[in-house]
Amino acid sequence: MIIPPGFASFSEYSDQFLKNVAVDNVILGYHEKELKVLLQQPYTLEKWTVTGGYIKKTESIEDAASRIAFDRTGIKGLYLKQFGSFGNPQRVIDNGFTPQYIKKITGFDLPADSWIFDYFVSVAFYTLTEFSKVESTKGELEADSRWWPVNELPPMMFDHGHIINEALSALRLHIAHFPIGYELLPEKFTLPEIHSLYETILGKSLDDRNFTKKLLLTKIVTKLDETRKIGRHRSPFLYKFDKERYQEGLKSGVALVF
Amino acid sequence: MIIPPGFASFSEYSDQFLKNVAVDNVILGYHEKELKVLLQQPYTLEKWTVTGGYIKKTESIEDAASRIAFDRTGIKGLYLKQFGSFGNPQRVIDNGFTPQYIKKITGFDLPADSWIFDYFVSVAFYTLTEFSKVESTKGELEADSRWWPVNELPPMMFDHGHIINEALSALRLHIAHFPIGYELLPEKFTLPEIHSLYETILGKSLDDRNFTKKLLLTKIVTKLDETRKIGRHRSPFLYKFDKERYQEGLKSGVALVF
DNA sequence: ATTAATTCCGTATTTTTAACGGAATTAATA
DNA sequence: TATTAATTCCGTTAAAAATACGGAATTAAT
Repeated sequence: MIIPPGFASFSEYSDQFLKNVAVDNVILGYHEKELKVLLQQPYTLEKWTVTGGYIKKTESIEDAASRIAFDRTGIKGLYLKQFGSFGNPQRVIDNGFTPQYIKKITGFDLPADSWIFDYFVSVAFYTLTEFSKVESTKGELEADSRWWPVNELPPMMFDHGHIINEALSALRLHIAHFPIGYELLPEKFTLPEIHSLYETILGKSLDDRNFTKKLLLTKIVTKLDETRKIGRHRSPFLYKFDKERYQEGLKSGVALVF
Repeated sequence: MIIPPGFASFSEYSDQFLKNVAVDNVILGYHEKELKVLLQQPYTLEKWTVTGGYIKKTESIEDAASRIAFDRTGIKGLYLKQFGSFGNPQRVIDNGFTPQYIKKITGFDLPADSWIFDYFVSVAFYTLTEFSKVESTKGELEADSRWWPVNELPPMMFDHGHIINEALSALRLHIAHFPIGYELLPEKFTLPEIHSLYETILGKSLDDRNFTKKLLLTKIVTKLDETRKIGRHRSPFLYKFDKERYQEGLKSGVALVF
Protein backbone atom coordinates (compact mmCIF):
# COMPACT_ATOMS: atom_id res chain seq x y z
CA MET A 1 0.00 0.00 0.00
CA ILE A 2 1.65 3.13 -1.27
CA ILE A 3 0.88 6.34 0.55
CA PRO A 4 0.30 9.34 -1.69
CA PRO A 5 1.92 12.61 -0.60
CA GLY A 6 0.15 14.77 1.93
CA PHE A 7 -0.78 12.22 4.54
CA ALA A 8 0.66 12.57 8.01
CA SER A 9 0.48 8.93 8.95
CA PHE A 10 -0.12 5.54 7.50
CA SER A 11 -3.49 5.18 9.16
CA GLU A 12 -4.68 8.61 8.10
CA TYR A 13 -4.51 7.31 4.56
CA SER A 14 -5.33 3.67 5.07
CA ASP A 15 -8.29 4.22 7.37
CA GLN A 16 -10.51 5.03 4.44
CA PHE A 17 -10.14 1.48 3.12
CA LEU A 18 -11.28 -1.95 4.18
CA LYS A 19 -8.48 -4.09 5.54
CA ASN A 20 -7.22 -7.40 4.18
CA VAL A 21 -9.38 -7.27 1.10
CA ALA A 22 -8.80 -5.60 -2.24
CA VAL A 23 -9.93 -5.60 -5.84
CA ASP A 24 -8.00 -6.77 -8.88
CA ASN A 25 -9.06 -5.94 -12.42
CA VAL A 26 -7.87 -7.97 -15.34
CA ILE A 27 -8.17 -5.38 -18.10
CA LEU A 28 -8.23 -7.12 -21.44
CA GLY A 29 -7.81 -5.47 -24.80
CA TYR A 30 -7.68 -6.72 -28.33
CA HIS A 31 -5.16 -5.55 -30.85
CA GLU A 32 -3.79 -6.99 -34.06
CA LYS A 33 -5.49 -10.34 -33.58
CA GLU A 34 -4.06 -10.69 -30.13
CA LEU A 35 -5.57 -10.50 -26.66
CA LYS A 36 -3.60 -8.28 -24.37
CA VAL A 37 -3.79 -7.49 -20.70
CA LEU A 38 -2.91 -4.19 -19.05
CA LEU A 39 -0.26 -4.75 -16.40
CA GLN A 40 1.62 -2.45 -14.12
CA GLN A 41 4.99 -2.71 -12.50
CA PRO A 42 4.71 -1.03 -9.15
CA TYR A 43 7.34 0.47 -6.93
CA THR A 44 10.35 -0.40 -9.01
CA LEU A 45 9.84 -4.06 -8.22
CA GLU A 46 10.81 -6.32 -11.02
CA LYS A 47 7.51 -8.19 -11.09
CA TRP A 48 4.29 -7.16 -12.74
CA THR A 49 0.73 -7.09 -11.44
CA VAL A 50 -2.74 -6.77 -12.84
CA THR A 51 -4.33 -3.46 -12.02
CA GLY A 52 -5.94 -3.31 -8.64
CA GLY A 53 -6.57 -1.27 -5.57
CA TYR A 54 -8.22 -0.97 -2.23
CA ILE A 55 -11.89 -0.76 -1.37
CA LYS A 56 -13.21 2.35 0.30
CA LYS A 57 -15.42 1.77 3.28
CA THR A 58 -18.12 3.80 1.62
CA GLU A 59 -18.27 1.97 -1.69
CA SER A 60 -19.32 -1.49 -2.83
CA ILE A 61 -16.77 -3.89 -4.27
CA GLU A 62 -18.26 -3.29 -7.72
CA ASP A 63 -17.92 0.46 -7.29
CA ALA A 64 -14.33 0.01 -6.20
CA ALA A 65 -13.60 -2.06 -9.28
CA SER A 66 -15.20 0.58 -11.51
CA ARG A 67 -13.34 3.41 -9.88
CA ILE A 68 -10.03 1.61 -10.23
CA ALA A 69 -10.71 0.60 -13.81
CA PHE A 70 -11.54 4.21 -14.64
CA ASP A 71 -8.34 5.40 -12.97
CA ARG A 72 -6.27 3.06 -15.09
CA THR A 73 -8.01 3.45 -18.41
CA GLY A 74 -9.82 6.77 -18.38
CA ILE A 75 -12.89 4.96 -19.67
CA LYS A 76 -16.21 5.32 -17.90
CA GLY A 77 -18.81 2.60 -17.78
CA LEU A 78 -16.55 -0.33 -18.57
CA TYR A 79 -18.30 -3.66 -18.37
CA LEU A 80 -16.85 -5.43 -15.34
CA LYS A 81 -17.49 -9.03 -14.54
CA GLN A 82 -16.62 -10.60 -11.22
CA PHE A 83 -15.16 -14.04 -11.76
CA GLY A 84 -13.72 -15.15 -8.44
CA SER A 85 -11.86 -14.31 -5.29
CA PHE A 86 -8.41 -15.43 -4.37
CA GLY A 87 -6.81 -15.74 -0.99
CA ASN A 88 -4.22 -17.87 0.71
CA PRO A 89 -1.33 -17.29 3.09
CA GLN A 90 1.22 -17.78 0.36
CA ARG A 91 0.21 -14.43 -1.09
CA VAL A 92 1.78 -12.50 1.76
CA ILE A 93 4.96 -14.53 1.64
CA ASP A 94 5.27 -13.75 -2.02
CA ASN A 95 4.74 -10.04 -1.82
CA GLY A 96 7.76 -9.37 0.33
CA PHE A 97 6.01 -6.87 2.59
CA THR A 98 8.03 -6.39 5.78
CA PRO A 99 8.11 -3.47 8.18
CA GLN A 100 11.50 -2.53 6.74
CA TYR A 101 10.22 -2.63 3.22
CA ILE A 102 7.15 -0.56 4.03
CA LYS A 103 9.34 1.92 5.83
CA LYS A 104 11.49 2.20 2.78
CA ILE A 105 8.70 2.79 0.28
CA THR A 106 6.25 4.78 2.43
CA GLY A 107 8.45 6.34 5.06
CA PHE A 108 6.22 5.14 7.88
CA ASP A 109 7.08 2.77 10.72
CA LEU A 110 4.47 0.10 11.13
CA PRO A 111 4.28 -2.52 13.85
CA ALA A 112 4.94 -6.07 12.71
CA ASP A 113 1.43 -7.13 13.64
CA SER A 114 -0.24 -4.56 11.41
CA TRP A 115 -2.94 -6.02 9.18
CA ILE A 116 -0.90 -4.82 6.23
CA PHE A 117 1.37 -7.81 6.81
CA ASP A 118 -1.46 -10.31 6.68
CA TYR A 119 -2.58 -11.62 3.36
CA PHE A 120 -5.17 -9.83 1.27
CA VAL A 121 -8.14 -11.51 -0.29
CA SER A 122 -8.46 -10.32 -3.84
CA VAL A 123 -11.90 -9.99 -5.41
CA ALA A 124 -11.18 -10.28 -9.10
CA PHE A 125 -12.99 -8.77 -12.07
CA TYR A 126 -12.23 -8.79 -15.72
CA THR A 127 -13.15 -6.20 -18.26
CA LEU A 128 -12.92 -5.88 -22.00
CA THR A 129 -12.00 -2.71 -23.72
CA GLU A 130 -10.90 -1.46 -27.04
CA PHE A 131 -7.15 -1.38 -26.97
CA SER A 132 -6.79 1.96 -28.69
CA LYS A 133 -9.11 3.81 -26.34
CA VAL A 134 -6.85 3.03 -23.44
CA GLU A 135 -3.59 3.61 -25.20
CA SER A 136 -4.55 7.21 -25.77
CA THR A 137 -4.68 7.81 -22.03
CA LYS A 138 -1.50 5.91 -21.39
CA GLY A 139 0.33 9.02 -20.31
CA GLU A 140 -1.99 9.42 -17.36
CA LEU A 141 -1.39 5.97 -16.02
CA GLU A 142 0.77 5.76 -13.01
CA ALA A 143 4.26 4.31 -12.95
CA ASP A 144 5.14 1.63 -15.41
CA SER A 145 2.12 0.32 -17.18
CA ARG A 146 1.74 -1.44 -20.48
CA TRP A 147 -0.11 -4.03 -22.49
CA TRP A 148 1.16 -7.57 -22.60
CA PRO A 149 -0.03 -10.37 -24.86
CA VAL A 150 -1.87 -12.83 -22.64
CA ASN A 151 0.34 -15.68 -23.69
CA GLU A 152 3.63 -13.90 -23.30
CA LEU A 153 3.37 -12.55 -19.79
CA PRO A 154 6.32 -11.13 -17.91
CA PRO A 155 7.20 -12.46 -14.42
CA MET A 156 4.10 -11.88 -12.32
CA MET A 157 3.71 -10.98 -8.67
CA PHE A 158 1.83 -13.35 -6.35
CA ASP A 159 -0.72 -15.46 -8.10
CA HIS A 160 -1.50 -12.82 -10.71
CA GLY A 161 -0.52 -15.11 -13.56
CA HIS A 162 -3.06 -17.58 -12.25
CA ILE A 163 -5.67 -14.86 -11.88
CA ILE A 164 -5.22 -13.87 -15.52
CA ASN A 165 -5.70 -17.46 -16.60
CA GLU A 166 -8.85 -17.73 -14.54
CA ALA A 167 -10.11 -14.52 -16.11
CA LEU A 168 -9.55 -15.99 -19.56
CA SER A 169 -11.37 -19.19 -18.62
CA ALA A 170 -14.26 -17.16 -17.29
CA LEU A 171 -14.29 -15.08 -20.46
CA ARG A 172 -14.39 -18.18 -22.67
CA LEU A 173 -17.28 -19.59 -20.67
CA HIS A 174 -18.98 -16.22 -20.71
CA ILE A 175 -18.69 -15.83 -24.46
CA ALA A 176 -20.90 -18.87 -24.97
CA HIS A 177 -23.79 -17.24 -23.15
CA PHE A 178 -23.48 -13.55 -23.78
CA PRO A 179 -22.60 -11.24 -26.64
CA ILE A 180 -19.08 -9.91 -26.72
CA GLY A 181 -17.26 -7.50 -28.92
CA TYR A 182 -19.01 -4.21 -28.36
CA GLU A 183 -16.25 -3.26 -25.95
CA LEU A 184 -13.44 -4.59 -28.09
CA LEU A 185 -14.18 -3.38 -31.58
CA PRO A 186 -14.50 0.06 -33.11
CA GLU A 187 -18.01 1.31 -33.68
CA LYS A 188 -18.02 0.05 -37.25
CA PHE A 189 -16.30 -3.20 -38.02
CA THR A 190 -16.20 -5.87 -40.70
CA LEU A 191 -17.28 -9.46 -40.47
CA PRO A 192 -13.71 -10.74 -40.78
CA GLU A 193 -12.77 -8.49 -37.87
CA ILE A 194 -15.35 -9.79 -35.45
CA HIS A 195 -14.73 -13.28 -36.74
CA SER A 196 -11.08 -12.99 -35.92
CA LEU A 197 -11.87 -11.57 -32.48
CA TYR A 198 -13.89 -14.63 -31.61
CA GLU A 199 -11.19 -16.90 -32.93
CA THR A 200 -8.60 -15.14 -30.83
CA ILE A 201 -10.59 -15.30 -27.63
CA LEU A 202 -11.58 -18.90 -28.10
CA GLY A 203 -8.16 -19.90 -29.36
CA LYS A 204 -9.47 -21.94 -32.26
CA SER A 205 -10.54 -21.38 -35.81
CA LEU A 206 -14.20 -21.01 -36.61
CA ASP A 207 -15.68 -21.73 -40.01
CA ASP A 208 -16.46 -18.33 -41.52
CA ARG A 209 -19.76 -19.30 -43.12
CA ASN A 210 -21.15 -20.87 -39.95
CA PHE A 211 -19.84 -18.06 -37.84
CA THR A 212 -21.59 -15.45 -39.94
CA LYS A 213 -24.78 -17.46 -39.97
CA LYS A 214 -24.97 -17.73 -36.20
CA LEU A 215 -23.89 -14.18 -35.56
CA LEU A 216 -26.49 -12.68 -37.86
CA LEU A 217 -29.13 -14.99 -36.43
CA THR A 218 -28.77 -13.31 -33.06
CA LYS A 219 -29.54 -9.93 -34.64
CA ILE A 220 -27.06 -8.23 -32.34
CA VAL A 221 -25.17 -6.84 -35.33
CA THR A 222 -26.63 -5.04 -38.30
CA LYS A 223 -25.16 -4.57 -41.73
CA LEU A 224 -24.44 -1.06 -42.94
CA ASP A 225 -24.48 0.16 -46.49
CA GLU A 226 -20.86 1.25 -46.40
CA THR A 227 -17.77 -0.71 -47.19
CA ARG A 228 -14.24 -0.14 -46.06
CA LYS A 229 -11.52 0.03 -48.69
CA ILE A 230 -8.50 -1.90 -47.51
CA GLY A 231 -5.91 -3.67 -49.57
CA ARG A 232 -6.02 -5.10 -53.04
CA HIS A 233 -9.13 -7.16 -52.63
CA ARG A 234 -12.85 -6.98 -52.32
CA SER A 235 -14.00 -4.29 -49.86
CA PRO A 236 -15.76 -5.74 -46.86
CA PHE A 237 -19.08 -4.36 -45.70
CA LEU A 238 -19.23 -2.61 -42.36
CA TYR A 239 -21.43 -3.71 -39.48
CA LYS A 240 -22.36 -2.22 -36.16
CA PHE A 241 -23.89 -3.53 -32.98
CA ASP A 242 -27.56 -3.04 -32.37
CA LYS A 243 -27.08 -1.52 -28.95
CA GLU A 244 -30.54 -2.37 -27.67
CA ARG A 245 -30.35 -6.00 -28.62
CA TYR A 246 -26.84 -6.16 -27.31
CA GLN A 247 -27.88 -4.85 -23.89
CA GLU A 248 -30.83 -7.20 -23.91
CA GLY A 249 -28.47 -10.06 -24.73
CA LEU A 250 -26.22 -9.15 -21.83
CA LYS A 251 -29.14 -9.38 -19.47
CA SER A 252 -30.98 -12.40 -20.62
CA GLY A 253 -28.30 -14.33 -22.45
CA VAL A 254 -27.72 -15.13 -26.09
CA ALA A 255 -26.70 -18.58 -27.16
CA LEU A 256 -23.71 -18.37 -29.43
CA VAL A 257 -22.11 -21.74 -29.15
CA PHE A 258 -19.00 -22.22 -31.22
CA MET B 1 -17.97 -11.55 15.96
CA ILE B 2 -18.76 -13.53 19.06
CA ILE B 3 -15.91 -14.15 21.46
CA PRO B 4 -15.74 -17.68 22.84
CA PRO B 5 -15.01 -17.99 26.59
CA GLY B 6 -11.40 -17.88 27.73
CA PHE B 7 -10.13 -14.87 25.84
CA ALA B 8 -8.88 -11.88 27.78
CA SER B 9 -9.55 -9.29 25.11
CA PHE B 10 -11.28 -8.82 21.85
CA SER B 11 -8.04 -8.62 19.93
CA GLU B 12 -6.59 -11.70 21.55
CA TYR B 13 -9.34 -13.63 19.87
CA SER B 14 -9.83 -11.62 16.70
CA ASP B 15 -6.13 -11.27 15.86
CA GLN B 16 -6.06 -14.75 14.43
CA PHE B 17 -8.46 -13.71 11.66
CA LEU B 18 -8.29 -11.52 8.61
CA LYS B 19 -10.24 -8.32 8.98
CA ASN B 20 -13.17 -7.11 6.93
CA VAL B 21 -13.48 -10.33 4.98
CA ALA B 22 -15.29 -13.53 5.82
CA VAL B 23 -16.68 -16.68 4.29
CA ASP B 24 -20.31 -17.66 3.87
CA ASN B 25 -21.38 -21.19 3.03
CA VAL B 26 -24.74 -21.90 1.51
CA ILE B 27 -25.22 -25.49 2.65
CA LEU B 28 -27.84 -27.15 0.49
CA GLY B 29 -29.51 -30.42 1.21
CA TYR B 30 -32.16 -32.43 -0.54
CA HIS B 31 -35.03 -34.07 1.27
CA GLU B 32 -38.45 -35.28 0.22
CA LYS B 33 -38.19 -33.74 -3.23
CA GLU B 34 -37.29 -30.38 -1.78
CA LEU B 35 -34.09 -28.35 -1.71
CA LYS B 36 -33.28 -27.06 1.72
CA VAL B 37 -30.67 -24.73 3.08
CA LEU B 38 -29.07 -24.91 6.50
CA LEU B 39 -29.55 -21.62 8.31
CA GLN B 40 -28.66 -20.40 11.73
CA GLN B 41 -30.15 -17.80 13.96
CA PRO B 42 -27.31 -16.23 15.87
CA TYR B 43 -27.28 -14.39 19.15
CA THR B 44 -30.99 -14.39 19.79
CA LEU B 45 -31.50 -12.02 16.89
CA GLU B 46 -34.72 -12.57 15.10
CA LYS B 47 -33.13 -12.87 11.65
CA TRP B 48 -31.46 -15.87 10.08
CA THR B 49 -28.13 -16.21 8.30
CA VAL B 50 -26.41 -18.74 6.12
CA THR B 51 -23.54 -20.46 7.88
CA GLY B 52 -20.31 -18.56 7.81
CA GLY B 53 -17.26 -17.53 9.70
CA TYR B 54 -13.96 -15.78 9.71
CA ILE B 55 -10.78 -16.60 7.85
CA LYS B 56 -7.67 -17.47 9.82
CA LYS B 57 -4.52 -15.71 8.72
CA THR B 58 -2.88 -19.09 8.25
CA GLU B 59 -5.46 -20.69 6.00
CA SER B 60 -6.71 -20.09 2.47
CA ILE B 61 -10.27 -18.96 1.84
CA GLU B 62 -11.08 -22.45 0.58
CA ASP B 63 -9.67 -24.00 3.76
CA ALA B 64 -11.70 -21.58 5.84
CA ALA B 65 -14.84 -22.56 3.96
CA SER B 66 -14.08 -26.27 4.50
CA ARG B 67 -13.36 -25.83 8.15
CA ILE B 68 -16.56 -23.90 8.70
CA ALA B 69 -18.62 -26.36 6.68
CA PHE B 70 -17.19 -29.21 8.74
CA ASP B 71 -18.00 -27.38 11.96
CA ARG B 72 -21.60 -27.00 10.94
CA THR B 73 -22.24 -30.38 9.38
CA GLY B 74 -19.71 -32.79 10.84
CA ILE B 75 -18.98 -33.96 7.31
CA LYS B 76 -15.44 -34.00 6.00
CA GLY B 77 -14.54 -33.43 2.37
CA LEU B 78 -17.70 -31.65 1.33
CA TYR B 79 -17.57 -30.37 -2.22
CA LEU B 80 -17.45 -26.59 -1.98
CA LYS B 81 -17.86 -24.30 -4.90
CA GLN B 82 -17.06 -20.62 -4.80
CA PHE B 83 -19.72 -18.66 -6.67
CA GLY B 84 -19.14 -15.03 -5.86
CA SER B 85 -18.24 -12.36 -3.36
CA PHE B 86 -20.53 -9.78 -1.90
CA GLY B 87 -19.72 -6.46 -0.37
CA ASN B 88 -21.31 -3.08 -0.04
CA PRO B 89 -21.68 -0.50 2.71
CA GLN B 90 -25.31 -1.37 3.23
CA ARG B 91 -24.22 -4.63 4.85
CA VAL B 92 -22.88 -2.90 7.94
CA ILE B 93 -25.95 -0.74 8.29
CA ASP B 94 -28.09 -3.84 8.22
CA ASN B 95 -26.20 -5.84 10.78
CA GLY B 96 -26.77 -3.45 13.61
CA PHE B 97 -23.23 -3.68 15.00
CA THR B 98 -22.52 -0.76 17.30
CA PRO B 99 -20.05 -0.45 20.15
CA GLN B 100 -22.95 -0.79 22.58
CA TYR B 101 -24.22 -3.90 20.90
CA ILE B 102 -20.78 -5.52 20.80
CA LYS B 103 -20.31 -4.65 24.43
CA LYS B 104 -23.57 -6.35 25.23
CA ILE B 105 -22.87 -9.59 23.42
CA THR B 106 -19.11 -9.90 23.96
CA GLY B 107 -18.48 -7.93 27.09
CA PHE B 108 -15.68 -5.94 25.47
CA ASP B 109 -15.48 -2.22 24.86
CA LEU B 110 -14.36 -1.44 21.35
CA PRO B 111 -13.56 1.95 19.86
CA ALA B 112 -16.04 3.21 17.31
CA ASP B 113 -13.40 3.18 14.59
CA SER B 114 -12.63 -0.51 15.00
CA TRP B 115 -12.64 -2.44 11.74
CA ILE B 116 -15.42 -4.56 13.19
CA PHE B 117 -17.78 -1.68 12.43
CA ASP B 118 -16.81 -1.52 8.79
CA TYR B 119 -18.51 -3.77 6.33
CA PHE B 120 -17.30 -7.27 5.64
CA VAL B 121 -16.77 -8.66 2.19
CA SER B 122 -18.25 -12.12 2.08
CA VAL B 123 -16.66 -14.76 -0.12
CA ALA B 124 -19.49 -17.15 -0.78
CA PHE B 125 -19.46 -20.88 -1.43
CA TYR B 126 -22.20 -23.38 -1.83
CA THR B 127 -22.11 -27.03 -1.04
CA LEU B 128 -24.41 -29.96 -1.55
CA THR B 129 -24.91 -32.63 1.01
CA GLU B 130 -27.22 -35.44 1.82
CA PHE B 131 -29.80 -34.04 4.16
CA SER B 132 -29.82 -37.00 6.51
CA LYS B 133 -26.07 -37.04 7.09
CA VAL B 134 -26.25 -33.57 8.56
CA GLU B 135 -29.40 -34.03 10.50
CA SER B 136 -27.75 -36.78 12.50
CA THR B 137 -25.18 -34.29 13.82
CA LYS B 138 -27.75 -31.63 14.42
CA GLY B 139 -27.30 -31.81 18.17
CA GLU B 140 -23.72 -30.62 17.84
CA LEU B 141 -24.59 -27.54 15.86
CA GLU B 142 -24.32 -24.35 17.72
CA ALA B 143 -27.26 -22.19 18.72
CA ASP B 144 -30.39 -22.26 16.65
CA SER B 145 -29.81 -24.04 13.40
CA ARG B 146 -32.19 -25.76 11.05
CA TRP B 147 -33.06 -26.61 7.49
CA TRP B 148 -35.34 -24.32 5.55
CA PRO B 149 -36.90 -25.01 2.15
CA VAL B 150 -35.18 -22.68 -0.29
CA ASN B 151 -38.43 -21.18 -1.38
CA GLU B 152 -39.87 -20.60 2.06
CA LEU B 153 -37.07 -18.72 3.75
CA PRO B 154 -37.49 -16.94 7.06
CA PRO B 155 -36.50 -13.27 7.42
CA MET B 156 -32.84 -13.12 6.49
CA MET B 157 -30.02 -10.94 7.80
CA PHE B 158 -28.15 -8.62 5.43
CA ASP B 159 -28.21 -9.78 1.86
CA HIS B 160 -28.26 -13.45 2.77
CA GLY B 161 -31.51 -14.03 0.95
CA HIS B 162 -29.85 -12.65 -2.15
CA ILE B 163 -26.76 -14.79 -1.58
CA ILE B 164 -28.91 -17.92 -1.41
CA ASN B 165 -30.58 -17.02 -4.70
CA GLU B 166 -27.20 -16.46 -6.31
CA ALA B 167 -26.07 -19.83 -5.01
CA LEU B 168 -29.08 -21.47 -6.61
CA SER B 169 -28.44 -19.71 -9.91
CA ALA B 170 -24.83 -20.83 -9.81
CA LEU B 171 -25.92 -24.38 -9.01
CA ARG B 172 -28.35 -24.44 -11.94
CA LEU B 173 -25.64 -23.22 -14.27
CA HIS B 174 -23.18 -25.65 -12.78
CA ILE B 175 -25.48 -28.64 -13.20
CA ALA B 176 -25.33 -28.24 -16.99
CA HIS B 177 -21.57 -28.72 -17.05
CA PHE B 178 -20.77 -31.03 -14.17
CA PRO B 179 -22.22 -34.15 -12.60
CA ILE B 180 -24.28 -33.66 -9.50
CA GLY B 181 -26.00 -35.98 -7.10
CA TYR B 182 -23.19 -37.93 -5.53
CA GLU B 183 -23.36 -35.64 -2.54
CA LEU B 184 -27.12 -35.58 -2.39
CA LEU B 185 -28.22 -39.16 -2.83
CA PRO B 186 -27.59 -42.32 -0.82
CA GLU B 187 -24.97 -44.67 -2.18
CA LYS B 188 -27.56 -46.69 -4.05
CA PHE B 189 -30.46 -44.91 -5.61
CA THR B 190 -33.14 -45.44 -8.23
CA LEU B 191 -33.60 -43.69 -11.53
CA PRO B 192 -36.78 -41.97 -10.37
CA GLU B 193 -34.86 -40.67 -7.38
CA ILE B 194 -32.09 -39.02 -9.33
CA HIS B 195 -34.61 -37.88 -11.89
CA SER B 196 -36.61 -36.13 -9.22
CA LEU B 197 -33.45 -34.57 -7.80
CA TYR B 198 -32.66 -32.96 -11.12
CA GLU B 199 -36.22 -31.77 -11.50
CA THR B 200 -36.12 -30.21 -8.06
CA ILE B 201 -32.85 -28.39 -8.62
CA LEU B 202 -33.81 -27.16 -12.05
CA GLY B 203 -37.35 -26.36 -11.02
CA LYS B 204 -38.93 -27.92 -14.07
CA SER B 205 -40.10 -31.33 -15.18
CA LEU B 206 -37.85 -33.42 -17.35
CA ASP B 207 -39.09 -36.14 -19.65
CA ASP B 208 -38.15 -39.39 -17.95
CA ARG B 209 -37.14 -41.24 -21.10
CA ASN B 210 -34.87 -38.48 -22.34
CA PHE B 211 -33.47 -37.92 -18.89
CA THR B 212 -32.49 -41.56 -18.51
CA LYS B 213 -31.01 -41.64 -21.97
CA LYS B 214 -28.73 -38.68 -21.36
CA LEU B 215 -27.78 -39.71 -17.88
CA LEU B 216 -26.71 -43.19 -18.90
CA LEU B 217 -24.87 -41.80 -21.89
CA THR B 218 -22.48 -39.98 -19.56
CA LYS B 219 -21.61 -43.30 -17.91
CA ILE B 220 -21.35 -41.60 -14.54
CA VAL B 221 -23.94 -43.96 -13.10
CA THR B 222 -24.03 -47.73 -13.42
CA LYS B 223 -26.94 -50.07 -13.03
CA LEU B 224 -26.82 -52.66 -10.27
CA ASP B 225 -28.45 -56.05 -10.30
CA GLU B 226 -30.53 -55.30 -7.23
CA THR B 227 -33.93 -53.75 -7.00
CA ARG B 228 -35.54 -51.98 -4.11
CA LYS B 229 -38.96 -53.11 -2.97
CA ILE B 230 -41.10 -50.09 -2.26
CA GLY B 231 -44.83 -49.81 -2.50
CA ARG B 232 -47.36 -51.75 -4.46
CA HIS B 233 -45.72 -51.38 -7.81
CA ARG B 234 -42.84 -52.51 -9.93
CA SER B 235 -39.54 -52.50 -8.02
CA PRO B 236 -37.07 -50.04 -9.44
CA PHE B 237 -33.50 -51.07 -10.16
CA LEU B 238 -30.75 -49.56 -8.08
CA TYR B 239 -27.89 -47.53 -9.52
CA LYS B 240 -24.69 -46.16 -8.12
CA PHE B 241 -22.21 -43.55 -9.23
CA ASP B 242 -19.05 -44.64 -10.94
CA LYS B 243 -16.80 -42.72 -8.63
CA GLU B 244 -13.89 -42.49 -11.03
CA ARG B 245 -15.94 -41.17 -13.90
CA TYR B 246 -17.71 -38.85 -11.54
CA GLN B 247 -14.46 -37.32 -10.31
CA GLU B 248 -13.25 -37.09 -13.85
CA GLY B 249 -16.48 -35.34 -14.79
CA LEU B 250 -16.03 -32.85 -11.99
CA LYS B 251 -12.63 -31.94 -13.33
CA SER B 252 -13.12 -31.84 -17.04
CA GLY B 253 -16.85 -31.28 -17.31
CA VAL B 254 -19.76 -33.37 -18.53
CA ALA B 255 -22.41 -31.96 -20.80
CA LEU B 256 -25.83 -32.70 -19.39
CA VAL B 257 -28.09 -30.13 -20.91
CA PHE B 258 -31.71 -30.40 -19.91
C1' DA C 1 -5.07 -8.62 -68.93
C1' DT C 2 -3.37 -11.21 -65.30
C1' DT C 3 -2.54 -12.18 -60.57
C1' DA C 4 -2.86 -12.39 -55.59
C1' DA C 5 -5.45 -11.52 -51.70
C1' DT C 6 -9.59 -11.59 -49.62
C1' DT C 7 -14.81 -11.31 -49.09
C1' DC C 8 -18.91 -13.55 -49.43
C1' DC C 9 -22.55 -16.85 -50.07
C1' DG C 10 -25.73 -21.62 -49.81
C1' DT C 11 -26.65 -26.49 -49.61
C1' DA C 12 -26.19 -31.22 -48.10
C1' DT C 13 -25.10 -34.25 -44.19
C1' DT C 14 -24.73 -35.49 -39.59
C1' DT C 15 -25.76 -35.03 -34.91
C1' DT C 16 -28.52 -33.64 -31.19
C1' DT C 17 -32.70 -32.60 -29.00
C1' DA C 18 -37.63 -33.02 -28.26
C1' DA C 19 -41.93 -35.34 -28.34
C1' DC C 20 -44.63 -39.06 -27.33
C1' DG C 21 -47.69 -44.08 -25.76
C1' DG C 22 -48.07 -48.34 -23.95
C1' DA C 23 -46.62 -52.70 -21.75
C1' DA C 24 -44.67 -54.74 -17.34
C1' DT C 25 -44.36 -55.21 -12.33
C1' DT C 26 -45.95 -55.13 -7.61
C1' DA C 27 -48.98 -55.46 -3.53
C1' DA C 28 -53.29 -54.38 -1.78
C1' DT C 29 -58.14 -55.63 -1.82
C1' DA C 30 -62.39 -57.37 -3.44
C1' DT D 1 -57.49 -65.47 -7.64
C1' DA D 2 -58.90 -61.57 -10.37
C1' DT D 3 -58.91 -56.77 -10.30
C1' DT D 4 -57.05 -52.30 -9.40
C1' DA D 5 -53.89 -48.51 -8.54
C1' DA D 6 -49.41 -46.94 -8.54
C1' DT D 7 -45.31 -46.75 -10.66
C1' DT D 8 -41.22 -48.37 -13.55
C1' DC D 9 -39.39 -48.84 -17.85
C1' DC D 10 -38.52 -48.90 -22.72
C1' DG D 11 -37.88 -47.19 -28.15
C1' DT D 12 -39.20 -44.64 -32.33
C1' DT D 13 -40.10 -40.60 -35.02
C1' DA D 14 -39.90 -35.77 -36.13
C1' DA D 15 -37.73 -31.39 -35.68
C1' DA D 16 -33.91 -28.53 -34.90
C1' DA D 17 -29.16 -27.47 -34.64
C1' DA D 18 -24.46 -28.08 -35.77
C1' DT D 19 -21.04 -29.23 -39.07
C1' DA D 20 -18.71 -29.69 -43.45
C1' DC D 21 -17.55 -27.94 -47.60
C1' DG D 22 -16.44 -25.22 -52.88
C1' DG D 23 -16.52 -21.66 -55.84
C1' DA D 24 -17.67 -17.05 -57.68
C1' DA D 25 -16.96 -11.92 -56.93
C1' DT D 26 -14.23 -7.87 -55.89
C1' DT D 27 -10.15 -5.05 -55.58
C1' DA D 28 -5.62 -3.00 -56.61
C1' DA D 29 -1.13 -4.01 -57.97
C1' DT D 30 1.74 -5.45 -61.82
